Amino acid sequence: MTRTDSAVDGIRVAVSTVIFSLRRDADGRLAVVLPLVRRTRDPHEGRWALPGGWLDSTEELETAASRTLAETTGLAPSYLEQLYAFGDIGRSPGRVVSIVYWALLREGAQLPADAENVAWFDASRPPELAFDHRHIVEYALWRLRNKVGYSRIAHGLLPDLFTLSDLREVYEAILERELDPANFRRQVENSGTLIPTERFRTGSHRPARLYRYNHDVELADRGPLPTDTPAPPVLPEEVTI
Amino acid sequence: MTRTDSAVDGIRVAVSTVIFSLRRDADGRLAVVLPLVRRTRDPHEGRWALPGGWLDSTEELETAASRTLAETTGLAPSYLEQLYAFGDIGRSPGRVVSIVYWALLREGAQLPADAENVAWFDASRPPELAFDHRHIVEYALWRLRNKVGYSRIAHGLLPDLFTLSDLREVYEAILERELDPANFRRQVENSGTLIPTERFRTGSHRPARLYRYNHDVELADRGPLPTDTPAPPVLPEEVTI
DNA sequence: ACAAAAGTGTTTCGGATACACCCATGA
DNA sequence: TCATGGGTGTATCCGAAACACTTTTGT
Repeated sequence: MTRTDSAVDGIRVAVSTVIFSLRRDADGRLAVVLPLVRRTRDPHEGRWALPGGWLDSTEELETAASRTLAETTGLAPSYLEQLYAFGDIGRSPGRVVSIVYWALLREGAQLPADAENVAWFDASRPPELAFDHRHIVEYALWRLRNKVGYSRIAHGLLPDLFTLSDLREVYEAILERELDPANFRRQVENSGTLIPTERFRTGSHRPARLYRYNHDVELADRGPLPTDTPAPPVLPEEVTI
Repeated sequence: MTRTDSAVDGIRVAVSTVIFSLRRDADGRLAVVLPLVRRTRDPHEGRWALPGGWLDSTEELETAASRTLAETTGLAPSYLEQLYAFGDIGRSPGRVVSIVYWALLREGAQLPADAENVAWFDASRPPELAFDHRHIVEYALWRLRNKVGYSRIAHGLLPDLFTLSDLREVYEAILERELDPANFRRQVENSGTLIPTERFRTGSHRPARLYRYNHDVELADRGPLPTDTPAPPVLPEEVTI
């Protein structure tokens, strides 16, 4: 409480993001995947790591997370939420506090053609990672699995129009277990989060009705969102989806 | 991604803690209270604020939270968990990222006799606070209320031995609504988190059995806990209660 | 016609709730 | 003995789960 400036101690603030999306594997099964970047310098040169960078003092935390995400994937997330602040001594040379975010990308997001040193990995079985990033990925995945149970977050992984089977597949991929189609249908229909359209997806067996996400319903609590002014309490802003 | 050190930008890292405890008011009702400190310097001189201070580069985040807590209340928390990292531009002069923790103190905790500029306040109706601390307190209270619904966190507010009525009162104080004593009893008895003792609390009407918390059961998930070594994944440590 | 996914109906089960009722003590 | 909180029993409700069944398409 006696110091007035921690900068003299050389504490550095970084921002990283765990980005989840979905990919269909050779067997046709959906799986949760995340993009990782290969480090091109020490420490941990050559290892895969979460996309991230240093926080700019003129940049909001969430903006920094979006920026690093855009720099590596070229895409905008459909959902972005702060995960945790990791600041253990020894997690990195020097003292680095990483404000980590987690994000969702809609299914089928592509890396830019010129993306180098970036690749998708199975979120459940990542390769050996730099720093404490494996720990971070595990926690982010836990949060995703947890949150899918009490929020509509799964919609953040789907395109605008989707069938109930699409949505169920997302849940199954995240939870890694099968769900009863009949009961799943009733649950989401009763939740009021879906708007049925008059369009159908054809091509195999009986056509399935296409649904659209009801934006009147919050996708999920994203935590305490930024205040515009320091003093007064502020209600949550709208989710950018 | 081009800079290598944010310290040159003067980003400062602070740690603050929202500490909850219980106090019985004049009507004999339990209420959630939190200690605040009066600021003795600018900015916001004279206003009440959360206890906190600058992070030392040789100090773990959680240690810093415990330290500031001890410095103001002289007591050790029964529960401590990271809440959120607040880093909005404009929340404070200069750029300050505050890693905020929240903590529980056992009922009846006393401030040291020499504590100055520290006082307890009703958590639901705090006074005008410095910085964005009102926003932070509201979020911490939301988290407490939320977590009490799916964890055994309420025990962190009680002493070693307590009656079921004591525990129910804690829930009622946090949730601000009355609970059915009969159903409450069954729920906690079936949860396996309580160990009945052969001691009873006497003094009014029928004596009530005293219970003890079963430490084999996790009090609550505290998030991704510190890793001892940077590389390998580490399972959650034991909660210090 | 048949396979397979889309979609509906129905039964069962378990936990949460409401509330009636008995028990043990202090005053 | 009576008021009061401690503690038990039980009926009811509601949503989740299990699963039989009908519908609609492609092949």
